Amino acid sequence: MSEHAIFEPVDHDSLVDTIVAQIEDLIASGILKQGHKLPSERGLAEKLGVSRPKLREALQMLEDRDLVVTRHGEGTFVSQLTGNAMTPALVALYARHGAAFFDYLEYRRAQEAFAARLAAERATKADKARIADLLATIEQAWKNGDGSASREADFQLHAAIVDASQNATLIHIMTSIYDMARQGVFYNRDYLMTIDGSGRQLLDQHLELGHAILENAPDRAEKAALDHIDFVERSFRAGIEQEKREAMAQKRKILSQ
Amino acid sequence: MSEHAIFEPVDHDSLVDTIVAQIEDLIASGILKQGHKLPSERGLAEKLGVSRPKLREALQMLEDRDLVVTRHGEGTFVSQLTGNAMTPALVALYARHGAAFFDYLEYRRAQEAFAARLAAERATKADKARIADLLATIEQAWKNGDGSASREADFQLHAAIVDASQNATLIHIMTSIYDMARQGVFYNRDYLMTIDGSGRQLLDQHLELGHAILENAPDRAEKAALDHIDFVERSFRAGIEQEKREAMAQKRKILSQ
DNA sequence: CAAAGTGGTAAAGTTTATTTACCAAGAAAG
DNA sequence: CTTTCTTGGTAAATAAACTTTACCACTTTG
Repeated sequence: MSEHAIFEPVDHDSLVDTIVAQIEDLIASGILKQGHKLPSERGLAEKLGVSRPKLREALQMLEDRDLVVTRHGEGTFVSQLTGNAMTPALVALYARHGAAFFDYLEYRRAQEAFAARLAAERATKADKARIADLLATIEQAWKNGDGSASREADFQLHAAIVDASQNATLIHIMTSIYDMARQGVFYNRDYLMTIDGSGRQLLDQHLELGHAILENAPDRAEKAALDHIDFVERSFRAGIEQEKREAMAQKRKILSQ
Repeated sequence: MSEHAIFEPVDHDSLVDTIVAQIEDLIASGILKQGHKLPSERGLAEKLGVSRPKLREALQMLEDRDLVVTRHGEGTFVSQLTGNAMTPALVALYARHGAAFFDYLEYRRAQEAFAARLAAERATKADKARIADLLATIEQAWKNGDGSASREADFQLHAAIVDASQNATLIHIMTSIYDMARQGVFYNRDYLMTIDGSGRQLLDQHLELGHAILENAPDRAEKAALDHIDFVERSFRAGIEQEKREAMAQKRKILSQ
């Protein structure tokens, strides 16, 4: 090896490059999430220990890379990061074909089990506090018979579990899927009531999943996640059968009048 | 987590820090070996793409850390890096006590097998070219009956194999041991001739070891290294026995005159 | 012994980064 | 709806970091 090959030009980053790298790391690792508002330029420059003009250069680069968006007089925000996990065409397909929905459940089943296992292994104290709070919220909402609050806490619990997995890719993809689920893209949550009118089973499943994670039990957490998704699948199959029966009965009623 | 904890002061290295890090990496990885003369300051500054004053600052830091030494009018050299693998007192002990020598062989046996295995897995094309050259040199030296050249190529082959292991710690430690072996610190190489007068077995062992590495055969390389060290051990035991017999015969001759 | 190559030192110039000041847009408060 | 405050946006002056240039002293080579 010639000596020239041993010594390469020094790769000395400019201050701007270093700032960009640091902020990108926060985004890539999922610590800075989409929509998050960054501190003001003056505040952030102070926190980073750099000058405001240089911070602005870095933010400009990040904006050019579609990672942040700045609005005059409002602030700087982390951009919409997750492309939708599925294209609109695929979402429409799901709406048209019930069988596709079960493919989605199969995928989610694997992902949720994976996330539950990782969460049980890796959850931080902050993660656990958040999960414990959400379990309490879910239980209270159930006692209050507040379906809306219960549903929202349900989504938040799953989001908290995925966050606790500490796996950025999983977090990004599942966040997109949860956002779509929240908007009712996949299914009507009322189906859950088909075989669990009181919602007690759903509550127990969430509590078991949460406690398994709080108690660092990966195998138990994985099983709880799988049981939960299997329950959701059974509920939906029953819901779809019930709707078919009701549709047939309605048609018969029309014909007999 | 408070936002202040999310954003930490930017860790922006100075140019000097970056130069120091790059040269330290070369030393730590074994690419720059002790005693190696670096390019002139003017040449190195050009290769690194930095100014000479800044390079000098970096070299001063490296000298403060005892990694390089500069001599006015002569150049800059990588410092003596490996403390001797053994203290002078231990070396003297080896010289006094033959049994300790076999401890050394036992240690070397394990290290050489490890190195041979890694080398068979990791050798670069340059490593292989170097090893192939040395095998040819060893064979030619044997054919020429040139014991001195054969001995030197022997050391170089073992050094090349350890380099090919790409393990910096192994390289550093074994380099120190080979340097001592070269200086006859451990044993008299003539012992090798006790059961291998023509040196043919030694040659075959070196060729087998080298070819195993060139052909990416880790198990074969490891076995060849072990066989080689075992042969060396047998030779030395035989050599010691022969010396004892000759010493006794000499004493008998004196007494019978 | 002289020339060339090396390390050693320092001043002037350039580039990068910081500090300071001010303008404009939008949100919040009254 | 107006005023105030907070934010982003722009720019000039200053300081720090780095480069360029020049020269001195020591060692090696021819």
